[in-house]
Amino acid sequence: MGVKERRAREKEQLRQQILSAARELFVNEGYENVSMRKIANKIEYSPTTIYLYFADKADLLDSVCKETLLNLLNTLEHLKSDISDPVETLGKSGRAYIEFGLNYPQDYKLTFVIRPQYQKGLGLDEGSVGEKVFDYLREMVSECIQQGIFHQTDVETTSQVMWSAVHGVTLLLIDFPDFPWTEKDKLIDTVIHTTIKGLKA
Amino acid sequence: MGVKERRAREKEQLRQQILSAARELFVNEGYENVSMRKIANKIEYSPTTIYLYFADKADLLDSVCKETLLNLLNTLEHLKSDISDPVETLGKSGRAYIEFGLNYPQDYKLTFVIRPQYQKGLGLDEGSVGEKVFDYLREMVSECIQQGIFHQTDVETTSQVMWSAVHGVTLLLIDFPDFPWTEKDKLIDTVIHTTIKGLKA
DNA sequence: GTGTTATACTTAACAGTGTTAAGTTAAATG
DNA sequence: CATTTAACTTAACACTGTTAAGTATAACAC
Repeated sequence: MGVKERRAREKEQLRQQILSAARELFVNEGYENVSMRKIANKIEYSPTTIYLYFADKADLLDSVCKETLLNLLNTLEHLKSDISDPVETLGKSGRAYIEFGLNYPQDYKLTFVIRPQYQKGLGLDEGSVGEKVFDYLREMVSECIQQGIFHQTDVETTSQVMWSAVHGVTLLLIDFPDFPWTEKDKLIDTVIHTTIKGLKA
Repeated sequence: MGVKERRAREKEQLRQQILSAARELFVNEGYENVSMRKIANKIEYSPTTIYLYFADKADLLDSVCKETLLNLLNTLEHLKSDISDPVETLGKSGRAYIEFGLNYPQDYKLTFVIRPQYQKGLGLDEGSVGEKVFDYLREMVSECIQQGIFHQTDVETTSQVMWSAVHGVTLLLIDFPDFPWTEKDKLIDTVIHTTIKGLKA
């Protein structure tokens, strides 16, 4: 009875093929400039085949973004090691978040800007990968509060402030590359340190 | 010789008509979901007429965004009155900026997110309205630094940090309306106060 | 091994898109 | 009144996302 399993494996393989073709095109040419036909051409299948694996173009985007969030989460999890200095860890996490966005600017925009436009149901639902990323942030912040380093006792608000700061600078740097920014690393560091300092007791 | 002037006036009138029809549709239905034909229908002209007034759809978006930036600038200029307490003014300006974004979320996104995607030449060029908005921010910050309230002496970096914070929270609130945000006003205030506190000497 | 069913995929089509080239109408000029 | 010029429209091109119907092939039951 290995037939069904082999078939399922083959199906999954093609699904992944579609997904990675889509990601590559989305990233290189922009979501709006990628047609289902282009994706189909790339994988050498007819356009309609894609619809056997994904509901529509937005669903394809959705799946690509889910992967991106998993990558982001993975990147962040690697930093969680030392709880001794939670502020340092929070700062490093913030930097890692921003750098993730700058290393994969198109993926970041797809996930945090383009997708919300097409998927009103956001994708930060309970149990989602997006929620896990924010949970990670909550944990970091919670540690800082528990150790009495932060003056605010509200984990939620504090986390959201932190997210605002890193999200803001990431998007600005991506969207306005020609703006006369301060030296990039300096700006990033200042954003993080300013926010953390502002949160301290 | 008033003929030419009347003609010019009529042309300008139609240009404005197209522009406001475009804005209304962009805002209500989203840039991607608005076709040139829809705009044309609304103003009861043929689709190609639009091309006599605007180079293409992106140019139309560009013009709409310029108006938005003018509105934003105007909103901010009204707060510049009292220089006695520059930190207070900066805080109020930050709040006004965020509230502008939340009051006209679609306009804000068009200007600061959608447009950069289509117009690689950004629109914060020298002499542009966008630059004037940032100049306003620079002035506020500069005042705070000159009075020795802020510890950083770098106006640029400090302004950019401020911009990151307000831009970040604005976009997050717009893009993820279903996220379990802290009470909105509290979040906004905390973002502003945290950033300002972090910048203080 | 043959007939049947289910699976995977494709072809053709619909209604729509941004944009251009060519054509038309009406107004202003000489 | 004739001619030029400006404003606008019609028709078309090559493309879009998506659906319905059709086709081949592989797996199954007997």
